Amino acid sequence: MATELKDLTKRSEDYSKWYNELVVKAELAEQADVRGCMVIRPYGYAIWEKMQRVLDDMFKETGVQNAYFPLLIPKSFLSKEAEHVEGFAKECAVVTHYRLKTNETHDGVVVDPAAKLEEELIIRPTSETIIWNTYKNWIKSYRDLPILCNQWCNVMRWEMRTRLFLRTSEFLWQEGHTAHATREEAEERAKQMLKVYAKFAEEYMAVPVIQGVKSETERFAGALDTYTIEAMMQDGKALQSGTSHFLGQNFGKAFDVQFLNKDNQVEYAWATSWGVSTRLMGALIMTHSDDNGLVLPPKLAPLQVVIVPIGKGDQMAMLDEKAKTIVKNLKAMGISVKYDNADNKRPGFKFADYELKGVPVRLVLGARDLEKGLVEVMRRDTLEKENVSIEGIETYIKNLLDEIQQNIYKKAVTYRDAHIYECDNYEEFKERIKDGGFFLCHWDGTEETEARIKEETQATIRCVPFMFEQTEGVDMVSGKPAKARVLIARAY
RNA sequence: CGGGAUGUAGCGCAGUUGGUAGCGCACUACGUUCGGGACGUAGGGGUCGCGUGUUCGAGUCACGUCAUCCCGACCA
Repeated sequence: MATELKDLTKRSEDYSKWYNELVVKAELAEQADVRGCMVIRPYGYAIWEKMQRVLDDMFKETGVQNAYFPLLIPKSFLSKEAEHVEGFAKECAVVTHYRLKTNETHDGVVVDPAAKLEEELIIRPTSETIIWNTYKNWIKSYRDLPILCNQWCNVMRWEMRTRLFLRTSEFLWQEGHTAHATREEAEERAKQMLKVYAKFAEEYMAVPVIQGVKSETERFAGALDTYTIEAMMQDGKALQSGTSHFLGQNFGKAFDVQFLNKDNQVEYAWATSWGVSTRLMGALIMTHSDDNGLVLPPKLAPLQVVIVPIGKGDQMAMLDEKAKTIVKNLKAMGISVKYDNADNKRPGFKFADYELKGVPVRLVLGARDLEKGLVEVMRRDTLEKENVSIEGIETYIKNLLDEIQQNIYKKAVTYRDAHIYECDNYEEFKERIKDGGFFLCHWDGTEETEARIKEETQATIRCVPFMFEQTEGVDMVSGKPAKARVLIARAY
């Protein structure tokens, strides 16, 4: 498939459009014919699978096990936790019937009114309710705790407005749900999982994140505390990339999950939940991509190295032979590599296409260079080309992949840090927020101030960040005393 | 759910005062090419979103309807 790169270059003018085109052209995903839903194409799914594998291992290292709970949730479950239902009621898809029948004119189907469900079923928007309804049966004693379950699944939230990967009606995610005997243990777990997410984002996705805790209004429905990682996209907007919630005893009480503690006292179980979704794909794309297309971190790239031969008829056999050796050696080192000797596409086309897809390293195996024992190596992050001796090329590539991984992370950190500002003047803030960026501002802690900022600037309090030293000051909006600076930004 | 726009080939679009459907890319075949998105020749592909109406005649006009996209509000 040929693609016009020129279409991708005007991202400062219309970042959303650029993002959308990139996702489609790089063959990651596309809009489904179903409202608000997305088709993830094989290349995009391969990246998601890599993410899953890494995250899954990281979870397991902390003692978490995978399980699976039903897609459909009885309506009554959702109403058991007051705040929770408040938060999700507006965006639930509801199953009301279980059968269709052919219509009177026999050219279509209609819902069979006789098949109406006694109690409607909700397609899960998140699984706290059905999982805690199950935990009720599992938990009798402190000896049954903790329970540390995770599930990889799809969820559905009937969003008004959707965007590929960032917000689709159906999305893939993992949701962890833990039950604990003590408040301390649950709080510790919520923070621990946030750290896992932050580590994954930074070490694997090469996306720097700011960890923090959400304000009350931005909290997950039913949580006592919501911890978040916030990443900055190249247009200066924030993307909430993962959340971990301390749920207190809210769900324990709502679903009557009681146990006998060590002191033989009846107590409600303490809960956490935490999740990351295919939205991470959006973070990956919007953090690193450039005008030539995707830039993937080597640790998550489905294809790390591509080899393109250039030669005429009789030279090809020799190039094929040489490539075979390199491919074999790279694979032995655990590096994924493709030798693309398809003769129905010209080299120039292949170069552009693999750049669009973000393959970290490209080798050009040319008959001309090969005589000198050289091969051209191009790194996707800087687009720099270098002629390297074919002897020991495998080690060179391995080191280069590591360097690319580090370089794109550093680049993202530099970009982000250059766009974080301290600001103490609201008028100034209102002007500067238009250009994006993260603002560290004193906040008096009131909902009124928060609402006013949102109303007047479309920016929200992303979190109270952990990584910056907190100083007391004066709220820039209300002039009232403030305990700390919070992170404010426009967000996806 | 409010405001705006758009539905014509897989994608992007043109289609004049109503007169029988067109361009670019992609696709298929053959040939020449192949060191940064090749070119030539020949092809295939459309009930113009759907419905009703006006008319001798509707992609074009009217009314209705459905869908999608963008901007808000809501959200991972």
